[in-house]
Amino acid sequence: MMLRLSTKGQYGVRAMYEIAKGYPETPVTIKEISEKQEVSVAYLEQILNKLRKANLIKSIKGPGGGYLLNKSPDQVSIAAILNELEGPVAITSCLNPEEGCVRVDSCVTHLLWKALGEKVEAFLSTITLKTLISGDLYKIKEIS
Amino acid sequence: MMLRLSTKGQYGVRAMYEIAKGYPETPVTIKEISEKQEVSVAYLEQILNKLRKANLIKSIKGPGGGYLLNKSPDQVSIAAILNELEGPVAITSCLNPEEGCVRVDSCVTHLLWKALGEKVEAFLSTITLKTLISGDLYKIKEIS
DNA sequence: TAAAACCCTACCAAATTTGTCAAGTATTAG
DNA sequence: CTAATACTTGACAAATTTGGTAGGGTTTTA
Repeated sequence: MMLRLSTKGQYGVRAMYEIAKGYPETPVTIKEISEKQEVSVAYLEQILNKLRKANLIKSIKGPGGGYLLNKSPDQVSIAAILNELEGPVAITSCLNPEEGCVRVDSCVTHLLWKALGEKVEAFLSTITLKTLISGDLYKIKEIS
Repeated sequence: MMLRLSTKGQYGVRAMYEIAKGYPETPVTIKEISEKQEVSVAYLEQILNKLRKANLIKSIKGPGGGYLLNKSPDQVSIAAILNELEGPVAITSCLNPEEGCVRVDSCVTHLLWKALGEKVEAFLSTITLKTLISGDLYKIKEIS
């Protein structure tokens, strides 16, 4: 199966969707997210931890606490979420900024994978949590 | 790293590029591909076997033999090659035709991943082996 | 007839994914 | 002030996928 997204990325977006629904004031607990999205609490903890460190969400401890979005839903793109959870889009490992490519010049396909990655990134940048909440996904074909 | 392509897919495209350069008459041996693209003969055998069974290439045995493209380079898209080696583009496993989705209706992100997959597929369908051979990759931004 | 070249099936090691588990720390309602 | 709520952290492990290797074929033709 070509170009799969890991569950971490998938669950992360769905978790952010639940948190976004509480914006701007109602904290959403991990337990609620777990029940609505059918993902284990322990696994969600790992995911939300990363997103919190990236300042996409903040957490409130104690009774009545939970997670809150740091920005409004229309300012949080899917690309931003996935970037934190899975790193940058990089179709091949030689396009990973951390690794680099040893045969850029001789590689006939380098430009191709680069272009594909950029296309994906651009697309995911146009979709935000607000798009998901408002149910405007069916408009996607027009958007792009 | 988000949305990585496996080496099978990457090597497959590069192998097809070498074979395409021999079109229409000059068979290209595995050994030649192996040397030019720096991929082991044994691994290439697996990859080319799949592509042959998919009728993208044909093989000629015996001395002087090798692999030949079945269609002209401008009729072989990157999408077609990757489809054989990696299966269909399916960002999530529930979009894999073989598995299916149990929560399509309730899943807020289903449409999103579907749209992304379609975008990728459409893009890769516009690029062919001829695009690679002719060095027109720098034109990609205009194409799409 | 032997060398060239493809064909096929197992098998395996390493990396990644997909989580679980256990033991914290911080906050606040009452 | 204390108990319940809720987040925080790090270690670890099973399962899957990736990225191959090995070794034996078979077919063709110079």
